[in-house]
Amino acid sequence: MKKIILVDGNNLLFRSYYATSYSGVIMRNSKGYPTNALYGFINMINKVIEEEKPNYILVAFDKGKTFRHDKYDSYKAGRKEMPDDLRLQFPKAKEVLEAMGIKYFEIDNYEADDIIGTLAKKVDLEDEFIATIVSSDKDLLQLISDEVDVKLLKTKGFIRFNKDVFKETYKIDPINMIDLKALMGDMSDHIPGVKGIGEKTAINLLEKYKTLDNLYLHINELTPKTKEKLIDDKYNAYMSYDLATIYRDVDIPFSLEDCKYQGFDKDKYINILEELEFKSLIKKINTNNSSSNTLLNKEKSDLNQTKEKTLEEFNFKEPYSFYIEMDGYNYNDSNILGVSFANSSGVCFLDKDNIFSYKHLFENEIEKFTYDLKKSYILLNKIGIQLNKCNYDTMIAAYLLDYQISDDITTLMKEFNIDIDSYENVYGTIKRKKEVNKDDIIKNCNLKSNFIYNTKGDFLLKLEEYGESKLFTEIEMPLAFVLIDMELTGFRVDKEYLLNLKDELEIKIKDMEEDIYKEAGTSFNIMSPKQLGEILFMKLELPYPKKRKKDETNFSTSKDILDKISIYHPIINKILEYRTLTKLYANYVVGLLEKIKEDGKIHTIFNQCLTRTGRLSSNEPNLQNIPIRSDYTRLIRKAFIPENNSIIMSSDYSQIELRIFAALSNTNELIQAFIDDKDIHTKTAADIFKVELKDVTKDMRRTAKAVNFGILYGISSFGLSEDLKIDLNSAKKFIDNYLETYSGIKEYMDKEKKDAYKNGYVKTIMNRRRVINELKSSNYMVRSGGERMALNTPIQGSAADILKKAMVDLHNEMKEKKLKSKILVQVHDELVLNVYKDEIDEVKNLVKDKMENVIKLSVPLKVDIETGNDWYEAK
DNA sequence: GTCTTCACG
DNA sequence: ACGTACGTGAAGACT
Repeated sequence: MKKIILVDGNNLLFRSYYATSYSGVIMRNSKGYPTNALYGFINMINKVIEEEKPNYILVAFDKGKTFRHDKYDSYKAGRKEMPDDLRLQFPKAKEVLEAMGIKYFEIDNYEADDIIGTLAKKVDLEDEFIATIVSSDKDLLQLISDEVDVKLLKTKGFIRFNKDVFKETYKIDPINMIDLKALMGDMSDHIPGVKGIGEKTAINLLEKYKTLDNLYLHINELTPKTKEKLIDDKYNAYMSYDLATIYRDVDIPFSLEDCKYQGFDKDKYINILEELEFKSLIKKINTNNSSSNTLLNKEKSDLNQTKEKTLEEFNFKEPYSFYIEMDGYNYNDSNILGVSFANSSGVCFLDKDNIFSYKHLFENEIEKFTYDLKKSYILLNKIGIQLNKCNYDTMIAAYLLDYQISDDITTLMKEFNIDIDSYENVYGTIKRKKEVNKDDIIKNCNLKSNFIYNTKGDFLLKLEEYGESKLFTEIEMPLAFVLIDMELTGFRVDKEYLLNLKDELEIKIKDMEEDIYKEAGTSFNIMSPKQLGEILFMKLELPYPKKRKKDETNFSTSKDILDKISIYHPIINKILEYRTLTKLYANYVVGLLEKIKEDGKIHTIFNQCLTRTGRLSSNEPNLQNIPIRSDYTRLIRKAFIPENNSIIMSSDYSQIELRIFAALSNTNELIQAFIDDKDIHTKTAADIFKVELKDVTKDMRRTAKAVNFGILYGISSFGLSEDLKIDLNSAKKFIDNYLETYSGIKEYMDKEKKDAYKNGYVKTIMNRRRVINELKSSNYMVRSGGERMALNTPIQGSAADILKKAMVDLHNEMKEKKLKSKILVQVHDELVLNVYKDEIDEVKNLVKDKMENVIKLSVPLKVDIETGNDWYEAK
């Protein structure tokens, strides 16, 4: 059996054109020739060849005005002229196909569909061939037969429709797709259909009456309303039928056999790709689908082999890298397995049993580099070794360069094609540890230290090239030491308080449970969304306040759903309260108790190299999400207490992201409001509602606040309407009003987006870079997400830069002044400190000064400082 | 291992 | 027609 692939070329080009021309930005080569449609087109053709491995393939195109134009004026009127930028890409697409060895065909007055229909008919009529049609147009589904199936392209992937799949989906035969379209229409194809009849009704009717003709024959059997619609729109129905019908007898001057796939003419193909400047596609051919990072100064072989030396042979007089292998995943409860050193003299390995006697190798004055400095420092600190003169961390460098990284250095090494097993593959998982022989540990570890040593120069060069050197050496590297200090210090916790709270909660939860069972009339697992959904919406028959999506098997029981139905049944509020209590119990009482170390403190781990925006994150436990928003749950903060003779001090930036936004967008009204120290949400409310400041109501302020936040996130009217629980139109009005009031903002946002598309990345005020590959996606949702990232990252990231620098400055100053007080926690715009009572005033002034004056912007930075006898009070 | 929910900025 | 705000981490249920 021979298989032929029939591709709808017009459809492919249209799709990729409209998928990638969002925001009016179109990808072009340096000569200005538009290339966006071609990029998707070529990718798609390659994918089809890869997936289908065809022996025969043909790409069909439209040519000229089709016979459909002549027949119906309204069709003509509906079809818009193709944009120039798209039309220009067609000739090149044909050139590409030639280079790919793929036959294509077009003929005057016919659409690609008709050519495909004709060839599909040929396939049906003879016995040698089967066919697969490739398109995203459902219209082609009418061609499905025993020998012909359709690969229907979707935004993500595709669905293969054969006879059975079609029948299951539409309940009708493929040929009646035409009748279906006649009734329901297809706006994207300017087919009107019958007004008031959609897919559901159309399918119901056709299930019974099969065809349009037959339906009209039995029109008197229908409900009066449907009958009326069908009669009113009879002309349109038949015109639609005609328009939707693919013509299957085009005069085609070649046979199926002539469509043999010839294969690539590589030189010709590469020439065209070069002209179009599709570098990634060229690379794909050259590297046979595996892309990898390249180093400027080092040969790949340097990274894949090591010169093993004894400790005596190794030259410890010149700078060296070291890598510490540990026996677990969290350095707070892991131990060192061994250390490897590397420099130009070779590599050597130091066993865990001998580390302490070689402590000078860490404490000497020679320059040292490593991967994950903080981890290394703390692991060594635990066994009484003080790491000294280590000022380069590969993990941080790679993080700033936006490489794919993780706690495990092998993630990064693999990007450089180094043949190494991941930590998990060598040592096993937390649950299932593997026995490892010592030689493997040594070999593995040596590769790692060797990698650190050999990539340092290139990474530093890259940082320089990207303008991130200062960020690296003056902020992130010093910050690592600040974080070390914070983690080692730890936050003192009142264990008794938590234990009491635990008992109290256990009783409350139990009571609440019984209450809920009584209301439900049965006992069940309240924590299970599945069971809860069934109880609420099936058993108790409460209204479900949301449309259910087709593929949703469960009801959502999220907070906002439950909030909406709380009026219908007393059980809802009890469930909400139950959730609050169990969350508090599991996450913040039991969870925290488990993390208290022998010193009575909690030592979180700050991840410095995780977020895409430059923020820190905190884990085991997460001290950045301790409750504060509700009166009851925030009581958990009373468990966080100062050292003896100390108080807790909390210092947070007021509206830092909005201030940064005002500065970056250069919006005078906002800047002035901050200079005048006005309440920014009230000011915004006055501006968008066009009232005096004094006349701003609470509700207006709330709305303005939501809009302000929306702006920071890359606003959408949907998001705002959800947040404010208002309809889409009002949300849209608020946004329009906002953008009209602050006139520069729209331009600022457009420019940010445009630059992001152009560069492929965005930057913060301290030159932190974030590559946004989502902008290249052909999926609308993914791409819009990318645009929001492009808008939000400079703001969130700049705020992160600012607080990070303030932390470094503050830490240095406190050290210099030999203060005993310590920074304990950072929560994105806030620092929490343990301050000794005799240092309160000094630290307060210092913190305020360092935080407010860390950088000069066109808006002032403002911090609010609170103190108290625990974290609860310090707010 | 993935999903859902909910805690924070 | 899509199906939505930005950035995180932890727990429990479910597969």
